[in-house]
Amino acid sequence: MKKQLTDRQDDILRFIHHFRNENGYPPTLREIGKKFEIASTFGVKRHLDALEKKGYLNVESNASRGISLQPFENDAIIDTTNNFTKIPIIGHVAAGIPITAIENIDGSLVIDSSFMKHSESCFALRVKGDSMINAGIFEGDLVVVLPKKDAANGETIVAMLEDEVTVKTFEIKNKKVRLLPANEKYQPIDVTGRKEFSVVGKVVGVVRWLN
Amino acid sequence: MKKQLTDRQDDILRFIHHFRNENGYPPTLREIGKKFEIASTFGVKRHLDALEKKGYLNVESNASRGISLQPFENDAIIDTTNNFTKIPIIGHVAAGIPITAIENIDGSLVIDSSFMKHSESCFALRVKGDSMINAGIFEGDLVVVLPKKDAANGETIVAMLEDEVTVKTFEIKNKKVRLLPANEKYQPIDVTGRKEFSVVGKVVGVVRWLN
DNA sequence: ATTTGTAGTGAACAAATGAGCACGTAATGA
DNA sequence: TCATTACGTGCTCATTTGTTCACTACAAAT
Repeated sequence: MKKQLTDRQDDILRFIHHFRNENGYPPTLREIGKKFEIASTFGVKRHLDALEKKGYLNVESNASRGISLQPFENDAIIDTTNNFTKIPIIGHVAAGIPITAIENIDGSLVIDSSFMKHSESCFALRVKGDSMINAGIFEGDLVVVLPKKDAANGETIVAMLEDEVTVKTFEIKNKKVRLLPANEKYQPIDVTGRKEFSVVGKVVGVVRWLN
Repeated sequence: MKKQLTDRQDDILRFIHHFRNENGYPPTLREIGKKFEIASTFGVKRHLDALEKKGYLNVESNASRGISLQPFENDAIIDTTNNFTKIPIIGHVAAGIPITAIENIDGSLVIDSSFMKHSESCFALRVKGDSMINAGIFEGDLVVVLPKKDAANGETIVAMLEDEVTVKTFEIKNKKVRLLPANEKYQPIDVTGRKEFSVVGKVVGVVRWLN
């Protein structure tokens, strides 16, 4: 676990990330200073020293713009130069706790930005069980989820049901709501009006890795 | 289409990409010169001017290390800072033409480097047909392929068969080689000793995107 | 025959840049 | 109370770095 940053240090670290993503190269001490109205390069330098000490970046001595950043752990990152988006993988999901709460995050997944038409708020979940194999979703796959509170008929969704999350096909017919597995071994689940049921989001992607 | 580079310019462009990925910041003129044994910074500068003119990078005047790179179109990129790998998506595959020939490339796919234990030589193919739906590989999915010339029993592979590429399960039993579809609608294909058959590689990943 | 583009040397220069010192303020916790 | 940490100024200095000039050389295209 990395050490806690002060507000000021956090601001500066974010600025450096942003600057590098925008320009392709890191800022100088004076460019940082200008942004934060720190007149002396020495003041900036000590912020960098602190950030380096706490493990967020490395500074190459005597090299101009010699800042190399350590990767973020939890944040969504969108890189327009290389066209990727980094989304969090949610480890355990529990009712009541916001799904993207930092404690839940189990890693990150980098995917192509061209997939992410749906802004940047997606997250990923690792699938347990085999109830969706006929939809090509296997145990261990990562499903990419676009958060939504409702769903349309036939959509593949992630639902919260009695403190558990499941992936199912959403069916609404004659005002009855059912969750359909895609595996003959399982039965549809009628959730019409059940309080312990809610829609978490819609499955927009599947990523599987073998071995 | 970007303009053609000379060998020298291409070498230098690749070095800058590599340097930036390794260090997090671009090289100086003298660092480039040292690598290529160009004694004068002016010699290096004119290479950068040429690369800028041809649209491969931008140079910020009077800014040290002020090189910002245009994204590659076709090459594999590995970024250690943000932990991603960019692999080419192969459009059409034809016998005789090297599979990663530039003409074949149809885009690129960014994926998480943690998936890429298999060095960096992978590429992706878009799946046509439904012969592997029981293996969770659907039409339109992208399969990530690790190039190999042989396969083990039971592996999901990409094979070249009579000028067509297909995804199948590889079976070798009693010295007979068959390609097994994962769909009841199709029959196994016996390819024992057939000349028009070759293994392209092993499927190591599947990426599906909905909508 | 001349232009254009590529590729390089060597030197000189100004600007950009990081390092360092002495000094000051404020908040926090032991 | 004292030590520590965070945060800042103003300044100097040495180094790094990009810019520019004059000159050479070769190949391809016009």
